Amino acid sequence: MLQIDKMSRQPIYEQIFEQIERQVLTGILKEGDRISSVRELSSELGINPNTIQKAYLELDRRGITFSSPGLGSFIAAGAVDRIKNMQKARLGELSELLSVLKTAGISKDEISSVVDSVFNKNS
Amino acid sequence: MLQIDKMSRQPIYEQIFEQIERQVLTGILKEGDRISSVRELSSELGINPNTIQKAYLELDRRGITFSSPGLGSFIAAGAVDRIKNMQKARLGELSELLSVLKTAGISKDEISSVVDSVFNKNS
Amino acid sequence: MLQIDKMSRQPIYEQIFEQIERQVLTGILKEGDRISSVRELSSELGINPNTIQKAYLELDRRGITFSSPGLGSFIAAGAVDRIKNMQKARLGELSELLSVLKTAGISKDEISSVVDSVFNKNS
Amino acid sequence: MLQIDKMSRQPIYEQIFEQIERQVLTGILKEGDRISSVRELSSELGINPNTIQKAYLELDRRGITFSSPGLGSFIAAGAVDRIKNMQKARLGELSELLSVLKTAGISKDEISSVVDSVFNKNS
DNA sequence: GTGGTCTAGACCACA
DNA sequence: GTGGTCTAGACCACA
Repeated sequence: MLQIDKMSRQPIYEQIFEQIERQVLTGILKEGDRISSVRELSSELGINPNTIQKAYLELDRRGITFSSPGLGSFIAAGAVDRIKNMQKARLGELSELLSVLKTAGISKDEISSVVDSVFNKNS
Repeated sequence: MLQIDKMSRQPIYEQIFEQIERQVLTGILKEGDRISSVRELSSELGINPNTIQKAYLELDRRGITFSSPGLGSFIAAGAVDRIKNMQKARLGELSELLSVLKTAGISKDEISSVVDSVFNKNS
Repeated sequence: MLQIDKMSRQPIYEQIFEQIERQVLTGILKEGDRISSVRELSSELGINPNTIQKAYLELDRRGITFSSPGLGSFIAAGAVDRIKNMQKARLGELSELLSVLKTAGISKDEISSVVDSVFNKNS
Repeated sequence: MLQIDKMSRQPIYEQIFEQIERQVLTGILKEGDRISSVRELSSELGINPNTIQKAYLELDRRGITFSSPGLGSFIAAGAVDRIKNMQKARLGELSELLSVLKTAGISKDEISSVVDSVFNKNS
């Protein structure tokens, strides 16, 4: 079940998109699994079907799901790897963010302690 | 002089806003300095004056500049500290980004090498 | 036995239809041969019987098969010629595709080498 | 001006999309040119703005155009090359089509005369 | 004015 | 039933 915040500045279709990606990544959804149909999710969440479809189209486009009219939408083979690869591309953001924090006067030690806390917790 | 990328997904007023902030932070603009008027910057950059105005209003709102009708806009006293404090608030983004990268299979060593490269370069 | 790709953008009924046509053309299916019943093929392929039915109706409509209620569906006399004639009609697609490739900067020599490779191989 | 066939089996947004691509390829639209706004084209063609936007989104996604809210949509730098490269990918279709025509009993000479007629005409 | 997002609801081909 | 396309029209941030 997805959590949608209609008041968020982040578009609803992006929220749906990201949460399904996260469920694939965490194993809640596995390759081959069928995800809710456009209509099902629409009535569950109280969101217009077009908005759901926009999220599903983006998932299809990225090769995370594939859709068969009449059958539904399914998690594609290799979806997990594809998501991970796209997320690795975010390594560039890290340098940029670190530069900002350095300029703001945050010490390397403070950064390191954040890195430690993220990489040493069990999850 | 500012560099505006009209093709960017980032709103133009945000680009203007951030670049002026950066110039304050790096000392190009000092407290008390006068910045270009809305009309000057508008014709220099070929950008709609309303867009410049929006960026300037946001700078005023955050206490980075103050405007005197008829005289222009000036960098406020304490602007540098105010900017640094707001940027420190971005420390929260770091944890979130690190979690994503960890999930994507990036090792703590890889992260550490990025941290080192940012904190050991002279700039 | 037919190979169905449920992920394909091509409708399943078209895949069934085309593969049976190909089997007629290559002699795997001969005039007078009985093809699997709708129910047999449906359970073999794990495909909705309505979808099989739609493919079979189209084969009947084009005079490639004929169906006798209670007996099954059979390859019609003259099926091979009928298929060949319909495929000749695709000669028009060739001009269109060649125009696109020409505009894309592909040389006549490159085209000719593809033509050679197709027409000189044994199959 | 675009020619839309509402009765066509090809989706309207694809017709719009392809015709704009063709205009870029033939030089009617040049890099940096502004194309009609969503609303303009919508009222010119009598097509719903959402349908126009879907075509424009696809153009953006392929890097053929870029859109700036408030300014409009423009032909991107390198658009022509990008279109040509995507069309070169259609070379694979050529082999497939030629195989079909060969099987249908069309001679290599007939194919060659079509190739000649396309590559020797001035356009 | 301009593109981006969203709702409400229709119709279609396909399964 | 299911996804795909389309219409009609609203509201928003941005320029």
